[in-house]
Amino acid sequence: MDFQKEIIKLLEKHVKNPTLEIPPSKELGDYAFPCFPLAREYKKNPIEIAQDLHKKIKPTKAIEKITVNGGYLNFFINKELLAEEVINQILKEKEKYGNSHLGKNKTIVIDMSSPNIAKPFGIGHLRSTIIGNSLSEIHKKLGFKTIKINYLGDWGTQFGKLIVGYKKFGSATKLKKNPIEHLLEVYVKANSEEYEDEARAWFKKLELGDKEALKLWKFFRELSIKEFDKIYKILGIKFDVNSGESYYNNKMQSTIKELKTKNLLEESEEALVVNLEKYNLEVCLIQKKDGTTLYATRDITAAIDRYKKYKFEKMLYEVGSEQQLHFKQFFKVLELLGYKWAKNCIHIEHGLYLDKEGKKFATRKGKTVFMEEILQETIDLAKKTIEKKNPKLKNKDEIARKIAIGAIFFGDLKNKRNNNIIFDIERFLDFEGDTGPYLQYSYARANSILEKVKTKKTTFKLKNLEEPEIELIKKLSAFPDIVNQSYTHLNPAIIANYSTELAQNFNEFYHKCPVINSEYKEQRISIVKAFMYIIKESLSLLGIETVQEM
RNA sequence: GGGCUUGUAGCUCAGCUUGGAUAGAGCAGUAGGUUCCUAACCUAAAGACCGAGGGUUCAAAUCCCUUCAAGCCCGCCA
Repeated sequence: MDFQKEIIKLLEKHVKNPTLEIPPSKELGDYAFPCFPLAREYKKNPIEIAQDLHKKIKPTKAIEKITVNGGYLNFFINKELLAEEVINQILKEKEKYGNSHLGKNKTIVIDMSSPNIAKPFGIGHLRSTIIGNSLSEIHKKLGFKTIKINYLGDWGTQFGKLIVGYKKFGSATKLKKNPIEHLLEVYVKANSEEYEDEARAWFKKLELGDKEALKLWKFFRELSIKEFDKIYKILGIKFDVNSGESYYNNKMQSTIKELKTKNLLEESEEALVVNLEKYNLEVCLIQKKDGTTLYATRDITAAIDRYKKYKFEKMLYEVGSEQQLHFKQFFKVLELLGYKWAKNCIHIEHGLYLDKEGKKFATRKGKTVFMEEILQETIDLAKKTIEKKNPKLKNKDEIARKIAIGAIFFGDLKNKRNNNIIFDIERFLDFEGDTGPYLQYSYARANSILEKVKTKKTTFKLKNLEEPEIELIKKLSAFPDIVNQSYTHLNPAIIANYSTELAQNFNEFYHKCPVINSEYKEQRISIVKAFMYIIKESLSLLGIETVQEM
């Protein structure tokens, strides 16, 4: 039973294309039809129109009551009917509630995380990882096949700098002990004008396959990947493809050739560029004057290769908004090359994490925050909180990890993507209110009820519902629509905000509607169960794990 | 100078796509709640001229124009 459709059907007999709204407060009704737009057409005031409609439209089994309030026609639905249908459907479909076949046989490629080799795993890459992962989960729920690609920044002039730095200032023992920190240290030292020419020369050697350069590069790359894997393990994130810019090194000449054949390339200040000035996109640099390539070249090559491989419906690049121009440029170049699928490449931008002064973090200056330290600090605090609140809990370490990760993921995903976020460790460490742990706690509470009472019933009649129960059930019924919205807008925050509201509804229910010692025990258990499926599924769409106890 | 993003309560944010009734949360602060399923919780009151100014409309936080402020980007980095 779709109540909204039912109301629209009733209205359609009298009005063309009616659209419904949700009234601002539940006392006013469950759905409302504003009559103001009809006023001009009918040359009547909206209140009269509403009164006329009210006389013509009679309540049904599903629509219990219809009232007029100013220019609005307000509809009250049959709550028990809604409750019964929603609860029984959720209990039948379980975590599959809200699934669809929208994406059947369609592939979505997600370019995400993509940290730079030999640099610390930055906070910006954390955002990319979290958002990209959630977008993948949302698409999967709607039936898409998703391919998460971790596209490492493992090629480019920076490796020339790194090699110079390591040869001049490096130490094998320091490297072994603390690889990323040491690589960062030598990189910072070499990152000055003094060594620029030398660095470029080394990168050129690398592109040409010089043995020494390749050996060092490989070594740095492996060390970095090992460090990154530690972080991904804590985050609980896996990729479908581990790739990197270096993978396209031997394919780039063919891209350049293709650009030449299609007459897109021109020489400018000894470099090769695609001029995009008539699209207001400046120029896109393809080859430097020393003959080496740039990241636009590599991204174009990678996109073409990925389309060949995956025939994707869409390719999402989860990368910070500071790279917007770059993406606009190389999408345009793909379009100019004649690739129709270029319009299906989407830059999912996110804002920056800024430092406390509201400035961009810069690795150059060396004031880097190390991701592992942040994660560990959050986990430690979660554990301390557990010791205080629930000292007898088993598996404290694993639960502390899940809580800490939940706090970090949720803290990121509840924000609109393009906002900048001031990086403040205190904010990550807050486990109260609108946070991941609040949601996990709600789940654990629900679970604890179920552990104390069992029921064999699988379908339920729901009677004499109280206000908090109705509100909770209405919220549960909104879940499929929420998933669709977050898909349409490519925005996990919609699910994050929904999760908070859902948990708030549950906690109110929890306080006002006792389950175990109640004559409505059976039906309330069914509500608790349904809540658990949906909150767990919501969190899982955000990449957050639930815990049975905390 | 050009392009993009942001500006809503003391603080952090949602709502803007698709205009609609009293602008929603969380934190902090105030007043309450635990012989009862986990108080990482709940309840109540308080807190907002939605950056400013104009316009469109029966109706604007939401659409359009102007303006101010902050952030990011603008050729050989990624």
